[in-house]
This record gives sequence, structure tokens and C-alpha cells, in this order.
Amino acid sequence: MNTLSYGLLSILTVAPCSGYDLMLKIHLFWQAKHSQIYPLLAELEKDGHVQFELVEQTNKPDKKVYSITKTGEAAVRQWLSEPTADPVTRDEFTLKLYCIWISDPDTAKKLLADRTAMYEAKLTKLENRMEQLRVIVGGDLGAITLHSPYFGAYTLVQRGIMYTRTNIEWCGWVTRTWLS
Amino acid sequence: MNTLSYGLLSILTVAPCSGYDLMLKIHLFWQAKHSQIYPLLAELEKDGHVQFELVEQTNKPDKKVYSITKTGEAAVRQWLSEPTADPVTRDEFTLKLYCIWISDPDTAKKLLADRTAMYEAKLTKLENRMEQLRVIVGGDLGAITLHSPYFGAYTLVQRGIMYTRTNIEWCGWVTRTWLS
DNA sequence: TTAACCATGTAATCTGTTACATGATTCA
DNA sequence: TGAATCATGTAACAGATTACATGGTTAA
Repeated sequence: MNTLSYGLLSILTVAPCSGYDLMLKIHLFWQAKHSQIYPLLAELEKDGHVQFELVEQTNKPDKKVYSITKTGEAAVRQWLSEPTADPVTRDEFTLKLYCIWISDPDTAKKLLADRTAMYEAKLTKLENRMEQLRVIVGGDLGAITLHSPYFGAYTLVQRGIMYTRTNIEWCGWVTRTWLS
Repeated sequence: MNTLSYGLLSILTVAPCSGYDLMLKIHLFWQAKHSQIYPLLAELEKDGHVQFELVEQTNKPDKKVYSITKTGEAAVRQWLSEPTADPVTRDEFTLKLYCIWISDPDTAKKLLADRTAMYEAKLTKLENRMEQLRVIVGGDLGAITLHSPYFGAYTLVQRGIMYTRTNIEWCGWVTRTWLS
């Protein structure tokens, strides 16, 4: 079982989902395309970690709604107690910044402006997601406890907001100090 | 040419390096093992983007010191003006947090404590690196300009420090609010 | 004496992306 | 009419990790 498989199980602890749902939901935390998710779901099913129900739909294609099994939950609990791998980030921007000194100020300005715009768009998305969560939990995010199914989503969206604001601040610092 | 190849060229704009040096230097911005770097260097050399000089050493194995060519610099300049890919982060911690609600408080405490320790170690490393940079540029980091070879390193280490402090703050918030 | 560092490379495997394949519905 | 969404899958390829391979020096 690889990390993405555990990630899929992790999302299924909150609610049953189709492969398509999982693809959309995991997107905030892990980049994975449907072509990677569907085969892993089939394997998880084969190994008894998940089960699915065929749901027929009108106006939309039929779907397989997956839910986590007792075996799957036990695997998740085991995984939670094991050491966690360090995060891996791959950001072309950092590589470009490292050699931006050989370029002209206009190229540098564009690089920073594009990155600022990206973070601002990201911040808007995260704030919308936070608002959605507020509605889902019934208005009061402060009422969320460690044992609420939305504990992870709430704290992680908050983390994303803090992280994105820090990045916008950093972009501003660079722009003000060297590119104005 | 893939992103890592440009990353290697990017580092070589600042100073000639061996493959081993490049592995150590790129580590702060991009995760890559030597087994990926050596073949790419051979390809870059074949395509005329870099050249190397065999440096014989006593007490240490001989090494190939690579430097960027005119062709390589032109490729970098072209790359700098092209659109930049969005960052990709893969962090097992976020997947675990998403389903920590099904676990017990002790597991949650350990998960957060480990992550806090990781960020604190990272912060120390970054602060040391910043101090190194201060020495390299002759004492005054404020004197760095857009056209200094250390512009990228300086601004990126600062970014890392800000980012890591934000993460430590977030870990503290979660711990204080739910795990004390 | 054992681990870490320096230094370079290849082979096997796993992970992740892009492309191929299908097809109805809905909105602009 | 064309793009986006919902929905699932496979195949080919690219990117990244782990393991295999070698071997001297240095510090705990």
C-alpha cells in the first residue's frame, strides 16, 4: 500500500465517495489524476479495504460508491501510529528565482506578478472552502472538536490560508524591495 | 529538457559544481537523488548546455566540475520567460490529519509533536544557512541586489523561514486548541 | 570500529502524467 | 455548437526512489 492508497482511505473515513468524488476531494491535499486513482481503488477493493455499491443515475453516468470497511479502518489506524514522511515540494518558481539574477528586471517582475496572482486566486478558493465548511457544520467552526469528521478539513484549510497569506506577504516584500 | 535539468543549470549560473555539490545544493529547493542527477548531467553535457573539467584530488575521490556554457545560459534565459508550473506538494501529514478524528488523542498528540519538532529542526537549518549567506556576502544582507548571484538564495531562505514559522504557529494553534 | 562523508555511476522498481477511449447532459 | 461536468477505465511514457556497486578518508 502506498501513500495515495492511505489518502483515499483517509477521505473515505468521512463519507462514502465515488472515484470521481475522491479525485476532486484529494486534490486539495495531494495531486493525483483519475488514471492513478481508479486502479488503486480496484486494488483496495480486492484487498478488502473498501467495498462499493453500484449506484444507477438518470441524467448522469452510473457510478461506484466506495466505502471503507472494518479492515480498511484498522489499516488506517495502524498507519496513523507509524512515522510520517517529510513533505516533498517541487516548485519550478524556486528554481527560477535562484537564477533570476542573470535576467532582466522585466522578467523578474513578471515572474513575481504571476506568482502573486496565483496565490491570490488560491486564497480566494481557500476562503470559499472555509465558508462552505462553516455552512456544513451549522454555522460555528469554533464548535468543531478533535472527533468531528471535519476536524481535518477545517484545520488544513486554515493552514492553507495562513501559508498562502505568508507567501503573498513574501511576494510583496520582494516586489517592494527590488522590483518597484 | 525537464524541470530538474533547468534546476541544475540554474544552480550552475552561480558557480561551477560537481554532481555531488549539485545534489547537496538543490536539496533545499527540489528533492532529487544522485541517481537522477548524474544521468541528467551527462545529457546536458552531450547537448552542450554544460561542460566539465576533471579535477583530481588527494584524500578524496576525483570529481567532474561542471560549468554552464553560453548555450546553457541562453536556454535558462528562455526558460525564465516561459510560464511557470504551479507548485506540487505531497505531504503524508495532511492525509493523516484528514482522518485523525477516528483515532485517539494520544496518536493525534504524537502526530503534531513530531511535526512541530520537524519544523523546528528545519528552522534551525534555515537560520544557519542565512548566517552562512551573511558571511559569504560580507556581512550585510541588505546590500544584496537583484543582480547579485545570491539574490535567489537569500530571498528563498527568507521565504523558507517565514513559511516554517507559519507552520510552527499553526502546529501551536492546533495543539493549544485541541490537544492540551 | 563503525558511521558519515566524498564521489560517481547503473539497474530495477515504483509513482505519476499524458494520451487514448467512450458517452450522456447541461449551460453559454 | 462547443465546452464543461459527470463517470470509468487502460496504455504508454516520464519522473523519481531504492537498491546495487565501488572505495578511500576522517572523526567519534
